[in-house]
Amino acid sequence: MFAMARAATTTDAFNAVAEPRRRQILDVLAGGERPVSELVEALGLAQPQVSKHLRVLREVGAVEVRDEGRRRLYRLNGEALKPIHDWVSGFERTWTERFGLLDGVLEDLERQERGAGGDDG
Amino acid sequence: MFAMARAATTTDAFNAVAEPRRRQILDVLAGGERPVSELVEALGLAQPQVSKHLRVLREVGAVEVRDEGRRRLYRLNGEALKPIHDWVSGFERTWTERFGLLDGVLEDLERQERGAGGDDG
DNA sequence: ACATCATATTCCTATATGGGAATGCGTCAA
DNA sequence: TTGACGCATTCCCATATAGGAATATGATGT
Repeated sequence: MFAMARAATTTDAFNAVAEPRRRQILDVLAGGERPVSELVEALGLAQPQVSKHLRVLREVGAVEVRDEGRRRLYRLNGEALKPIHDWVSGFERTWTERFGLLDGVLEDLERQERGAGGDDG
Repeated sequence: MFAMARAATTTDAFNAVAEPRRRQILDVLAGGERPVSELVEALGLAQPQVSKHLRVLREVGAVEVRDEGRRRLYRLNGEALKPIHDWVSGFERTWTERFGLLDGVLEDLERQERGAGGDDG
């Protein structure tokens, strides 16, 4: 009954930013509050699609809205991206040369332990 | 003719890690090289699905393989995640208190400029 | 050659999008 | 009130998965 082809995009920030356009929107909003029309212009996308992307970003908390007359001003809420930052940061050492060397050593050790008699406690 | 419902998952790291299971795989591999069987056990997922996820991760360069007898040892290649780290890092200031304050000021300034006579250049 | 283990691939299916087009709706100007 | 403007929502459709099941491929042991 349940197939769940893919986690709903609205589920978490990871999925939300998997879409290039949405990242682009956040990039623009990093420059400050913007009405939808400006985002439409900046992205060169149709207005409805932009609104739809904004909705997804809103649902994961990456953006917030404020009504101003007939316009809606969107602004970034970067904190919603923190989980992503926290997660990838855990891998930062692997591409940082200095730590990369250390990791090499650690992995060698680990390999030896798993290979030899590494079934302690 | 072209609908392109969503960028192919194999396109970039962002899409690859949008899937929780794949993040989990990378987390396990962060502990060192592992044969598929161990990943299957660690994830509690069927073997074919794990192999499929590994394929995606391979295609974006997040993991590399090494044949050892009838087993295939996968290892992490964190460098493929650097683009993600670079991108989110650009937003780090927005949730870091110290910078958050500064951003507030900058945004106020920006709002004023755009509000007043900001159509120069 | 044959059985078995470890993985990868293929087929099938329900579901989740993303864009395009049309439409709904609240706000502001006359 | 009427009309235009700014945005959100809905309908439609092609496409991309993710998982389940079955099968193919490769290496190892006897």
